[in-house]
Order: sequence, then structure tokens, then C-alpha cells
Amino acid sequence: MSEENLYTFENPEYRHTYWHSCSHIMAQAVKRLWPEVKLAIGPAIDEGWYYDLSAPFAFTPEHLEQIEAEMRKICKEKLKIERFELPREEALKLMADEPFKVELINDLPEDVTISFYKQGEFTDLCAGPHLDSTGRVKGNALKLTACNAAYWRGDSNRETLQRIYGVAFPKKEDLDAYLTRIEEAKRRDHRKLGKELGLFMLRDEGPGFPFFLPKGMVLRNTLLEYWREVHKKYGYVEISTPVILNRKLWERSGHWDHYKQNMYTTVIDDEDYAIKPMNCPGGMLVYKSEPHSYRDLPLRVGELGLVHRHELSGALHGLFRVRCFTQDDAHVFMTRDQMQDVIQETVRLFDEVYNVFGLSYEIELSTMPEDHIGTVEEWERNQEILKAAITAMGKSYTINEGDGAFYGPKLDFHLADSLGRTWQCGTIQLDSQLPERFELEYTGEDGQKHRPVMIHRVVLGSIERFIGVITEHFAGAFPTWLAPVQVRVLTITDRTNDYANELVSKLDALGVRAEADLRNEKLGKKIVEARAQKIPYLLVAGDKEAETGQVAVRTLTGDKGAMSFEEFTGKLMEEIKTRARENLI
RNA sequence: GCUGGUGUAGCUCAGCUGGUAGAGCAGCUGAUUUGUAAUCAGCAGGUCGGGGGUUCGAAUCCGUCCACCAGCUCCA
Repeated sequence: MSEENLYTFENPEYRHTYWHSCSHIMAQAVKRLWPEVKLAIGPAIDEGWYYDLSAPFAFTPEHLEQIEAEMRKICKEKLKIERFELPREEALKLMADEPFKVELINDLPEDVTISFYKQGEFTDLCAGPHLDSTGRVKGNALKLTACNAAYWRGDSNRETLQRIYGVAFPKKEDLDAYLTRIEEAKRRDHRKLGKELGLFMLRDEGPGFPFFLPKGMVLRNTLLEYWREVHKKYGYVEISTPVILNRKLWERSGHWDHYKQNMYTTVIDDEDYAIKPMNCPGGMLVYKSEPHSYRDLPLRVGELGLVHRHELSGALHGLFRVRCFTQDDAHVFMTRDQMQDVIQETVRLFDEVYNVFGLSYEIELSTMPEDHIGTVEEWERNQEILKAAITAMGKSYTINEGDGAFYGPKLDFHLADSLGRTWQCGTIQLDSQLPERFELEYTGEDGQKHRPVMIHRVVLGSIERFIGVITEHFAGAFPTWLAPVQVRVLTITDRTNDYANELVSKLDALGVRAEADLRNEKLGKKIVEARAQKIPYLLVAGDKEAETGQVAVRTLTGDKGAMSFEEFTGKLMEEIKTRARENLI
């Protein structure tokens, strides 16, 4: 990067520094307005910054406006931002009135340099770096966007702080563009679209347990049809295991000890049962139901399994975070030699599926958690295999330390929603523990019994979450192959009702999801309503078309003119068959 | 679960400092037969999230429970 570009917003490091200085300006403004407020931490984040504060009152939107105004003043004051360092004792003395800073200083390692940044009357414990002056920040292009709760040091047992979020840009136009983008993202919210499009609903009677409505069910079934098709191609077979299974099974799998806080349990005939939170133990029983040869491996067994997990009420979020969901699960049983190949084959399957939707992803490798089964050596060995497999495919990953499943390390595939929040959909979990616990075996070439290893994997993750993600991704305008209604025929007068019905029957015979709008309404109104439903193709069937056997085609992008019905269906069928994301007409 | 906010007709929302509920859309009925982003009229629809409390009187005030929203924590 050239010298002059170092100080532009294009440079992520400069952007980060800019926002970090903004967080100090915000803290300074808060201290000026309410000196009694205590400061915790205030880092820059992906988009802007936040500062965690402890105040004797709750910040309101009016407070935020006051803070913003004070921040603008501080920017105008062009205060010089200066760094200085202090020995530990003096640092503690300087921050004596800030209990959170004291805790931070005390937790700093012995040998570390303790640095501060000072601007005017305000000084903050900080490693930096920072801008050289508060005058560098453009006062009219900053905004405090939200105030929410956060735990001190992310620990739910400690103080709840108030976190004020802000964002700033070098120009007012950039801020406006950012705010517009946020608004647009809210319009795509799958909870709003799900209601408008009649896909699903949530009721007080079952918090976190979604109801799928007829249109949502068409979408879901179409998605699963595709899922089955692609899995068949990759050599999977499909099974289904019970939702309720005996406690003994969950003890053996380790779930009763390691996952109980998330499990719904019940008692049947004086025996404990659990409603499955995962499909694997049932899958183990299926594997064990017959002897296996090395010739059968890798054995790929899929299950669209309905699982229930008791999630905290505050964690629920539309279809993204629910308490019962269907995992597009599969277990692949294999020899140790096959591990890398199987992982790579699975990643290829993921690529193929995500590509159909035009979704990009980021991979995260989650390593051994504190609460785990199996030896450290086994964990490390499996982690290395995962790393090697994706590195060999030329893919990169980040590491999420200590976030693996209790039975093994995993690769998580995160897809982004319209607000840029990422949701874990796909996951590949390497497991040599369950085969041990369930004493799985196969007969090797040598005629001896051997223990297989396995992966647990989901591509879509949860069907529910995935439907939420693609609803936002496509803003409700699903590709034609997925659209609950693919074609709607619109009449202008009731003279063409028969023609419209005939078109629908023909489309129906072709397997196209079509319906007619024969209501005594104006064409304009029928179009408005069909557009609101994001129906990909509208066919206007008036007197002219009925006479010539044509249809006047309209897509979500506009009027495409008249064409013969055969020409229309030819292109339509091609679009559906190829699962095209763009209209072919 | 935690902090803050919200909860009025199927949907989107109005209802000022307490005096007993309103609009648009959707629905139903009738008229209208209409050519690419909303035809007109009428009708019907709510124990104002639930149980309490204060008050002569509560959608409006207080408390509690539930759900939702933002975030934290946790996770597919």
C-alpha cells in the first residue's frame, strides 16, 4: 500500500484506529456529561466501535443524542491525543476512581508496558494506536446507533454493563449510505418476510417452535428434494431414527452428562427418556444393527432428523435460533486412512450446495473445549487432520479455540445474513469417541475386527435456519425453482377465465406451481399483490392473448412482452431444471 | 437466563397529562368487466398480551407473569 493510502478508510488498520479514537471521544463526552459513569472497555469492531459503561441510570436515545452533540464539540476542539506510559503502581493510582480499569491493570502480565492516551482533560488506559488529534474525526459523520446490555468481561455471572455502539465515517454521505444499508437489511428480515409471504409463524403457545405454513412447506419440501438428489449423487443412504429414546442411550453417548442442560426429558412407564437433541446416538444403533466390512466404508448415512434443544429464551430469534429444528444430518463411518478423503469429499459437497444458492462462507476450526471426552492426543491428531484436509483444498480458516463439540473438533461453515451477521450452517465434526463408546466395528481385510471413526456433518445446518438465511439472501424473491408459487396467471376480464384456467392446467401438468387470479379486480392491483408475494412469473391472459394463444410475461424486473405459451414454458422449464438464480426470460 | 425496550382488529399503526377504542390494508356484501405498481360504496371485526392492584372510573398509573425486539451469554 502506498504512503498516501495509509490514512484512508480503505485501509482497515486506519479505519480501526479512527473508530478506536471515536470510542475515546465518546467516553470523554460521557464523562463530561456524567462524571459518575464508570468506564469498562471501548474497542473498535468490524463496523464502528462500542464502549461498555456502568451508569446509575439507563441510557435513553435522548442521552445518546446529548453524547453525540458533546462528541462533535470535542472533535471541533481539536484536542491533541498523546500517549504516555506509567509503572504499574502509578497507573493504579491514576485510575483509582475507575474500578474496571483497576481490574484490567491488575490482570496485565508483569512484563507488559502500561500505556495511556490523553486528550484534553480525559485520559484512558489503552494500548492504542490512536489518531493524533480529536480534530481528525468528522463530527457530522458519526452516529451512536444503539445502547444495549453486555456482561463485564463477557461473563454472565458478573456485572451487567451498558454498551453504547457507534459508527463514524470520513464523510457525511458515507454515514448516510451506511444507515440506508441498515434500513434495507431490516426490510429483508426473514421474520417480516416470513409473515408477509406466509412461510411460517411463531406463537406464544410454543416459543421457539416454528409452525410451517403451506407456502413455507412447499419451499421446504423443494429444498429437501434437492438435498436428497445431491446426497444420492454423493453416495449417501437415508435413515430415520426416533425422537424419544431411553436415558441409557444418552448416558452411553455422553449427552446425559455433557448436554443435559439443553435436553428436554420425560418419563415413560417410570423410565427416563430424552427427546433427542442430536441424531447421532440413534445413528450408532443403526450402524450396530448389522455387521460391517471394510468394503462398506466409507458408509454415508443421512438423516433429516428433528431435534429439540432447550435454548435460553433470550437467545431465540425467528428461524435463526429455535428450540426444535430439522438437521440435515449425516454420519460417515470410515477407516482412519479414509479420514482426509472423506472430509474433502464433504467439503466438495458443501461447495456444490452453497453454490446453487450463491452463498459464500467462512470456515472456522473449533478446537477442544474444557468439557470433553477423549484424550488430548486424540483431539490434537484429529484437529491436524481437519487442518490438513482444508489446507490441501486451498481454503483458509480461522480458529475458534475451545469451541469444539464435546466429542470432537469441528469445521464450521458460517453464512452471512443480510445484516452481515454470520450464522453457522454447515459443520463437519470429526469423532473417534462415539465409535469407542458404542463399540462400533468393521471387519478388515485381515479378517480382524477394527474400530471405525466417523464424522457428523450437516450442510444446510438446520432446515429452519437455512430457510431464514436464504429468505434474507434473496429478500424473499426466491429463484424460480424454489418459489412457493412459480407462475400466476392474471386475467383482465372474466371473458378469459377459461383461457387462464387452461394455462394453469397445462403448467400444472408440467409440474409447475401455478395459480390463476380470476378476481374481478384491475390488472394493476393484481400486479401489485403478486409482486408483494414475490412471484417470479406473471402471465397476463387477456382477450388478445386468448385469441393468439400467447401470454404477456412479467417478471419482478418488469414487462417482458408477449410470447407464445410454448416459448414461455420452454425457457421456464430450463430455468427450473437448472436451478438458475436468474430469470431466463 | 441477564439489561433495556415493546405488546391496541388477521396485518401495519393512531389513541395528549386516567373518563370507558379509531384508521388504512386484508375479509364479507353490492356495484363496476377494467391491459401492466392499489375502482367505488356498505358491512363486519378488539373483554387494548395474561392475572392482580390503585381509582368513582384504567388501553392509559403501579406491581407481577408471558411473549416479542435489541444486545450480552449460549448455539445448528
